[in-house]
Amino acid sequence: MCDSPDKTPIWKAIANALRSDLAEGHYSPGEKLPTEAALAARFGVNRHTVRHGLSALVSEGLVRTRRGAGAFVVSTPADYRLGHRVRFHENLIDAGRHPEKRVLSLDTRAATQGEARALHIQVGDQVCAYHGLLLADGQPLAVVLSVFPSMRLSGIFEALSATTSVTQALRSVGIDDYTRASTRLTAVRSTATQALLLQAGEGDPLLRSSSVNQCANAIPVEYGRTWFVGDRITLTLGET
Amino acid sequence: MCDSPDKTPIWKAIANALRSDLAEGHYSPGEKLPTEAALAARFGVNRHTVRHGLSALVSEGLVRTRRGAGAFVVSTPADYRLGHRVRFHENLIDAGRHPEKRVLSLDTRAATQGEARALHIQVGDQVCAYHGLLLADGQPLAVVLSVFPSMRLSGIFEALSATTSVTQALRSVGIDDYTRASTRLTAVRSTATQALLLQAGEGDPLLRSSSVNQCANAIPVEYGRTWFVGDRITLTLGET
DNA sequence: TGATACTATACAACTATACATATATTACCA
DNA sequence: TGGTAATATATGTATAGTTGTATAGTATCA
Repeated sequence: MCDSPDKTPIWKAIANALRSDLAEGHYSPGEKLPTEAALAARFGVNRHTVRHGLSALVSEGLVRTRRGAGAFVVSTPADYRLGHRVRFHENLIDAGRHPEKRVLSLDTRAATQGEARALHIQVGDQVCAYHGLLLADGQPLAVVLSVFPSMRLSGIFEALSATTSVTQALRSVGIDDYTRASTRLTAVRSTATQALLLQAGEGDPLLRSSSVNQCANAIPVEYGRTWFVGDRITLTLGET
Repeated sequence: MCDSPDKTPIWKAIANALRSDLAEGHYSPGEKLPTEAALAARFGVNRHTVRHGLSALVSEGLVRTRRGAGAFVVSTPADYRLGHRVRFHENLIDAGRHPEKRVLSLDTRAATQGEARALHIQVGDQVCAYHGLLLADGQPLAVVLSVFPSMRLSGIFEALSATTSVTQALRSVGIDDYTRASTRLTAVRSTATQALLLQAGEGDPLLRSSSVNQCANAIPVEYGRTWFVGDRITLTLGET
């Protein structure tokens, strides 16, 4: 007969559907979700099954319920603009969110092959590697691995130690402005470590971005790889 | 006991008994069969033997079971005409069924690449996206994702908010008539979410239709994607 | 001996229903 | 107008019933 090896429980399917509704911006923060009864009717299931799904969203912190009142959106996935100029803090503040960066590690080491190619340097040249966590409203949004060519940007290590702002660190080593030279996007499944840092489930889909930022005279100054939690972000392409 | 030398297994005898009950019209479409426990008692057998018999009817498409709810008699497949003029309500009423549309979401967003190509607009142009559920006699028949070019049809969002009829909504923004420009059909397996909405099994085959409707002067006004439940529909091609 | 058909039991997942309790809305009255 | 009570609405909780699934056991037959 028809083998269905991986059957998704109904409550999980409901949670997924609602989560993607949130991710697509159908509801804004503070807005009231449909009542449990309405959702039950919409999905054609029992109210308790809806409750099970909702409780998953509640424990993820996306939704809060108030007895007698309803279920309300706590936070929607952030809208993140990808364009010629990409600034993490600006982007999130524009979206009405409170951005935060947390340093996981910062060290100087030799460039790998991929990093060397991206930054137009030699394999083995010294790079300053920044490993950090991006948060929005206290919730982990992405892990980022950023490498800077040390030789080209003398003093970058100290600059990054002093501030979490890439813009500011680059400015203090003489790069007043930088623009996005290239961005590549793919979807991957999270590793156990990433899941832990991002407070997401192991294997949850992540949006992986590899990008190169360059200074005014088209010299690469940063090669960054960012893993966004799929549910918590919507990337917007194009200029604004 | 009844050790008759005829080698029909008990479960098959049960299936036959139920099948002839259905054939004789003891149960009408949508009606709930007795519970497995009741049937087991009636036939004097174990519940699993009844289940074996029922599963045969399910795989024949005569019966559909819902966990926790029971086993229900399925209705006959609806006949759906695909031609130059396709109208959901008209089609089903002609087939003697009671049509119904349910809005799942309605919003305005930027067009994706495929949508832009279908509607002859630019990627990023605003479209009005309608996500809905089509039902026949109360049973889910298809999920539909319909996008309309907002710029070309000013006021379409409000029009769709006011009515579930595409024909009527288009008329209220100045499109008095529209015809089917193209239709493409493929078969896909249902996702968990689709299965949930359609009250079908995850992975069940769906008939996926992508179509473009155009107004009198051959300008695209709607790009729709519809996922029909395979065994609840029969598509009929050709002109009226 | 092994395969097949059925039985027996237990538990998980979902449904159905009822009721308690918190909140929002409305009606009414001073 | 403002306050209060009544009503409706919505979530929280409890209980029982039904289907789905897994495991193990028994009888029969080739």
